[in-house]
Parts: sequence; C-alpha cells; structure tokens
Amino acid sequence: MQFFDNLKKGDFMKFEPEKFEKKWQERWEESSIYRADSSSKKPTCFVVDMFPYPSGSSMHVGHPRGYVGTDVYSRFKRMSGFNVLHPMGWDAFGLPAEETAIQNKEYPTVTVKRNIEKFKSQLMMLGLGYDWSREINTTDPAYYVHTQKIFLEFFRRGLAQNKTMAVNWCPELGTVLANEDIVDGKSERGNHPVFQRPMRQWILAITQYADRLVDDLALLPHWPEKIKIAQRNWIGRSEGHEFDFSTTANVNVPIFTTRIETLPGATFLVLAPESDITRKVVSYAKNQDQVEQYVEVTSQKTDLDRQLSREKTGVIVEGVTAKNPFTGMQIPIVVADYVLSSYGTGAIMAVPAHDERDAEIAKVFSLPLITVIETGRMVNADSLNGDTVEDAREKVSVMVDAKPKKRYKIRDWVFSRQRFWGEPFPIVWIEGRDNYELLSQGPIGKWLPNEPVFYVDGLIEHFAVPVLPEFLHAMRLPEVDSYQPTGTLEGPLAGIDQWVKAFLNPKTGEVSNQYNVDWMPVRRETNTMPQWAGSSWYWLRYMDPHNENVPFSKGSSQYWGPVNVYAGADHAVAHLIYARFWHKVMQDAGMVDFSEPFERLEFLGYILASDGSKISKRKGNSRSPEEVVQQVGADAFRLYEMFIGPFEKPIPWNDDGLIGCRRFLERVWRLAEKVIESNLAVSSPAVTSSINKSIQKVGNDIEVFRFNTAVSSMMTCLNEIQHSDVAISDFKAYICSLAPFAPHMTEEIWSMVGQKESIHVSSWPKATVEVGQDGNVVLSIQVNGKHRSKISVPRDIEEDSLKTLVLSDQSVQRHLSGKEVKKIIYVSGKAVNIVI
RNA sequence: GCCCAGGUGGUGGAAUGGUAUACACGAAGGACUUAAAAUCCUUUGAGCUUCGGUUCAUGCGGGUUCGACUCCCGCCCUGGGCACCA
Repeated sequence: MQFFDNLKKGDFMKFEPEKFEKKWQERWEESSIYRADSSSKKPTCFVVDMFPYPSGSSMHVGHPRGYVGTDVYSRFKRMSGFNVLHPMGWDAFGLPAEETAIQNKEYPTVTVKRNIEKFKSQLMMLGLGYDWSREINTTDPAYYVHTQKIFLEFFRRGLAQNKTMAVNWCPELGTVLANEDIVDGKSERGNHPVFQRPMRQWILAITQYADRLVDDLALLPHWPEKIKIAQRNWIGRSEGHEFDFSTTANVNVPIFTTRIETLPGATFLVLAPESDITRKVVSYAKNQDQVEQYVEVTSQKTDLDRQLSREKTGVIVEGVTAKNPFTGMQIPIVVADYVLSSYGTGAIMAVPAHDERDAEIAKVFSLPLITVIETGRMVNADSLNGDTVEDAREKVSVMVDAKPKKRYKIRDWVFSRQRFWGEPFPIVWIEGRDNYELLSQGPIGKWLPNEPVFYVDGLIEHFAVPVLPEFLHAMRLPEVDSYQPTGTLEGPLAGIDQWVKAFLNPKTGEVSNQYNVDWMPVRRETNTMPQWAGSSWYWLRYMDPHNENVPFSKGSSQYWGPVNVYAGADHAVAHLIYARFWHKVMQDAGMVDFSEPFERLEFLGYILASDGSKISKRKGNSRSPEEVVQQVGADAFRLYEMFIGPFEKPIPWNDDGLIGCRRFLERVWRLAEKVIESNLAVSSPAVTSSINKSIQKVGNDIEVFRFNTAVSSMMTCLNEIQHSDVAISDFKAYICSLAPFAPHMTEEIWSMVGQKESIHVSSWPKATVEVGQDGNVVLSIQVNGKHRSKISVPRDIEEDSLKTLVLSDQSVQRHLSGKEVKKIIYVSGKAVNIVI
C-alpha cells in the first residue's frame, strides 16, 4: 500500500479531503439543504433505500454501495429541479437484537440504540444527503403504534385470522419460523433444525390478494422483468378443475387437476397423509393400523428429511376403492406424502402415464398405466378418441360436472412469532360468546370482523378483541428484566403476568392492568409480529413521520407517493410481496389511493471479498469503510463504489482500483487550481465540446443507474482537457456534474470559485453548445463488413460523393485489388460498407 | 428437475446490429530527482511483419444479415433463486 502511505507527502498541490469533508458535512446539516419540503410546487422525486437492520457488527465496504447510488441519484434529481425526498430509517425488531440483548443482559432498546448510533455515524461519514428529520425506527413505540393500527385494519377486514396449523417450530430459537426464514430445511438464522408442529397462529390472508398481486404486476413497467417472473412463480397461480370421486367408503374425495382431459388415464387416487379426507377414508380401511402408522411416520419428518429423500413412499388403503367417473372403473386409493395437504384439495387423481411423480408411485405398487394422449390426440379414451386435448378438456369437464378453479402455491402468511422483540398484537382475548357479543354492541363493534376470531380450549371459547387505536398505549412492550424464550411453544410475553392479565372497559374499549367496576377480565395476546411487519409500510411513514394520530395523512401520500425509485438488495419474493400486499390492504382501507407502492425498482449487487467469496466477519475478509475513508477520503471511496462495476452486479472489492479514483480527484483538484489562477473566460471549442459531451452522458447514465459509465466518462473528459486552458465557466459545469459523486471536494472548489450557495442546490448544467456541432462525423469504412479504415466527412454529405471518396481510400484500394464492387451500403452517420 | 442472470485482455469492466477491448488497475520503458516516492509522457489482446500492414480472437457449434459480443437455434460452464404445487 505504498500509494496510500505516500499520499500525505505530495509537495506540489495538497489535496487533503480530511481537512474539509467534516466541515461540509456539518454545514449541510446546519443549513438543512437535504430537508424535503412538503409544500413545494416542484415535481417530487421520492427515493427510498431498503432500510438496514442495524446489527451489532459494523458495516463493511459492501454496505454503503446502494446508499451511495441513491445519494448520487437524489443529488442529480435535486439539481435537475425536483423536490427530492430521500430519507433513512431502521428496521430494528427481530431476533438478532433480542439475542444480543439477552447475552449482554440489557433491554433490547439499549442494544438497538447503540447499533443505530454506530450505523448512523458510518453513513454520516460518507456525506450521504439524507433528510434526517424524517428518520424512523420500527421499534420506536411512536412508530409501531401505527403498525398496530394498520394491523387493526387487517383484523377488521377479516384478513387476520387464527388457525391451528402445522408450523415450522425451531426448538433452538424457541420460535416458529416462516417458510422464508428457512434455508435448506434449517433456520436461516443459526442453522438449527426445524420441525413441523401444530399450533395456534395468526395468519394474514394474503391468498385473498393473490390475483391482484399477480395481475397488478402489469402496472409495473419499471420493475426488472426477472422480479416479476419470480413473483408470478411464487404466487403460482394455476387454473384447473375441481370435482369429486365417489368411493366405497361412503365419502366423496374432491380432487383438483389442471389436466382434466387425462381423467381416462387416472388409475388411482392419492391422498395427502395429513388431510381431513384421509382421516375419513381410513376409518373404512382394512389396514387402518398400517395407514395410521404411515401417517404418523411422515408427520415426524422434518422439512430437511423431505428434501433429502425424494423417494416416493406411501401405503395402499385396502378395502376401499374409488370410482373413476369417466371410465366407471373402481380404482385403488393410496396415501402418500408427495401429495400436500396444503395445496388444492389434498387429494389428486393419479395419471401415471402423464405425470412423473404418479409414475414413480405407480411403479412402487405396480399399479396400471394407461396412455391417453399421443401426439396431441386422445387415445384409449372411448368416446374421446381422436379429439384434441382442448376438446377433450371441455367434454370431460362437462361430463363429470367439474368446476373451474384457480389454485395458488402461495400460502397464507404465518404472521406470529413466539418472541419478545416484536410488535405486540393489538388484541386481547375474552372468554365466552356472550361477553363477545356484548362487546360488539359498544365502540369495539365497528372494529370487529364479520366472522369472529376465536379458538377453543377445553370447553371454553376465547374471542379475539381489538384494542382501539386510542388505547394502544396499553399494548406497548412491557419493560421487564426477563424476556428469555420460555422454551415452550409460547413466547416470553406469556410468562409475564403484568402483560397477560388485563381488564377491558366494555363501554369505551379501554384496556388497563387496573380493575374497575364492570370492567371485564381479558388476556393480552402473547405472540408478537414478525420483523416483516414494520418493513411492510415504512416508506409511507417517511412522507409524514411525525403524525401522531394516523400512520400518515392522505394528503402527504398524495403529495409524495408512490415511491419513484426503491433500491436495495434483491428481495424478490418475501419483502416485495408483503409490501405490495400491505399496500393493497391499505388502499382498500382508503388510506392510500394508488395501488402499487414502488414505481421503479433498482437492485443492488453485493460487494464480494477480493477472492469472489462472500464478505463475512468470520472469514476476516471484510474491509471497514472507516479505514478506506481515512486513507483516501469519503469522495474517493464513494466514487470507487460507483466506478467498480454495474450497480446491479455483484463485484469483488479490490483496493487497487481505489487508487485510480483518488488519483482522478487529485487531478481535478490540480486542474481547479490552474483554472482559478488563469481565470479564463472562454475555452477552446474542443474543451467546451468535451465537457458538454461528458455532462450529457453523466446525466443520462445517472438517470438509469449506470454510475460506472458516468464516472468513466468524467475521467475520459479530464484526460482530454487537463492539459488545455479551461475557462472557469466550463470548469464549473464540469464540477457540477461531479458533485453528486464527490460532494465534499466539489463543494470546496465551488466555494473557492466564490459561490455562496451550496453546489448541491445549484442547477444541473445545460449543454452550452450542441454536441458535435463541428458538422463532421467519423464513419467506419468497411469491406465485407470488416472495419478497414475511417473517414471524417460533413454530416450531410451526398451519398455519391461519399462513395467516390471511400473508393479512393488507400486501404479500400488494397482490399479491392481489382475485384468487382457488388454494392455499397451507407448507414448514415455510422458506416460505409463495400461488398465485393 | 424448473426458473433467472451471466461467460469479452493479466484484473474490474466498456460497447445491445455498424471502428471490439472505452475507463481504471496492474506491468514495461522514459522524463524529473543525488536517490526513492509522488507526478508527467510512451507502450500494453495474441500471432506474423519488409513496421506500410496483416491474420486470428467476445465459452463451444450452427444460423439470420452487406455487417453479429449484440438477434435466432442447439450445447457447455459459472453464479443465484425455487423445489413433490397435481
């Protein structure tokens, strides 16, 4: 690192960013130049970073890349006349903070506060122009009270329900995990085993929005196509039919299929082990014990087991058969765990000739296989023989009275966690239907769903009662010493008496720990919301961050919304589907009047370690931003983060490249001194044209997040002009185009040339002469499509005179060598191709 | 298995139908210096060359086109995501 060591020794022109970076950062904060003004008449531009989780380990050089990108973009838009809102906040609920807090024996707010301070100072150090007056923190009661209010909208609309369901229970973490929190059958966090356990859970009925979530992707032309594809696949809408098979067991088995035309080839049925219909059918089975044993064994399997072994297992239900409604044949019934109880009806018709999985299980039990489609036509299918697949589909569905049905892969969202550090549900439980009905007469009534949410424990019915928005202070997390996992399936809150036991005033809806006459005893809900909750609506809070009454005012969302650019890591399916879902529910609740939250998405590629591996603290291959800033300054660091490669591509970090960016800034600095000394009024046309070209390219590239080529065009320009005399006006324009990337140095130069206002509130320079005004263009001369020579001609040259010129070219002559010219193709402004 | 994104010099990358290798790093040589660093200049895809040029190169094989890194078809490889969804 000799270069870095010698930086301070330069004797000619001292470029010492450490002398002015801090100064400008402070002045920008003092003069509030990044504050967004919600009353300006300018067009708005709302730029949001996916907000970080402030973890205990500090940032490495990879983290700020996205923030630098959006900072450059925001500065550019501000200079281009937009009223820019570019805020920042913290997604601070969740397991890691809770675990650190338990380890350190401190309350999580302490951990979170410390981590945020650390993260914030690291961001500040880079000169990022956030509007800190709008900073948010999902764990701040002033924020999460609104998350709770929005939950009440879900509840009131019947979208928040309780279900006892098989959930992913992780004993090590003492909590239930969402599918998205599980990687390769183990918990994403800590890599612990995960088991299926039945448990009462809160779920959000995202499936009710599945169609809108798919269909509205069409409203998002500025989203990357691959994300839209991923979301469509995740939601997994398929259109098919549902109909019944009668059985000798006195129950009908409903099945779902997308290939109803293959019914003639259905030679058996397969039922999912856990499904209700299996329970009914099995009671008629001769081998009831054997089937029940199979069901028991499969229920013990973990997700990991299921993934490791894909061998088809199952058991034939003896003594019971089903009737194929097309052929009239009696066919066997199999219970097998490759059929999922959670999809479709939990039962399928097996067509081994046309489905690989069915074929595998057919082989295990030597069941028959009938091919019913050959080269697009029906065969072995009686009256259908010779029909096309489409015709057969139509006929069969009429014959068996099948209902058209859409099914989705996406599941309802398991929304509760058995942890302490999350938003408490704004729900208390009351015993007995009479009490519930009494409550529905009062003010609580209008917050109740049509179908009551309840569960049965022994003989007692427990009903979910919402805590009204004005009384949510009773639903703040209690500040207690002990909040460790209980080790049972219940969360820590269940072990805290002062939390669980409460009283409800049926006349007002108020909840308190204090008993009053006529108040009803209730139990507070002890689950908390998952980390996804706070991050599913936070962009809206930025628009109106200090509103105490509502999450955000309608007016503020109309003024700023939707988010114009949303940038961050690739969360193709989880966060971005949840966020869209919440947004649509809020739209239905009348809180917002646009249907998609993010107009445009820009994904960020991770920075990798120099060997191409992932940066991780354990490997010791991380590089701290502080170190880099100390060595080359914040501007050079920012510039390099942008220059290193395309924004969306993962790139290995390499210190060597950093040097080039620092050198570039030093050369600009030296040029500044020269320009200020000579104080020239007009540059040569070549210099002016070079600068203009660069400014245009930089602007165009920033607009489409191609920061790397923007930087290189400024470098090219500097190479062209640095040994010429540059007029002060041209140089100022150049500096303006560099300002979004290197805000400190450009601000310093800006003040040196006598500007009083900040460069960051100046205007993006307009090209002062038309680029390429000299009227000549350089054409490629090609022979048979191969570039051989070039020629500079007037832009509007006549084709005939051009041909004469080209044919007399030495290089062309050499390649012609007497051969006949068949034709000449002229592509205006680009190339002339001589075909021989 | 399915879906997505990629494959260009020693390295990060540029060029989305028209001058392949911009920009930067690294490397070699030179200027300045007692010397070194820094800085500046020159060279830098590979081969052949009479130093004018010329041939070959964008994972592999075909195709479309006057012309293909770019579009189409078929492979190979790398990375990421999903995964028994009937």
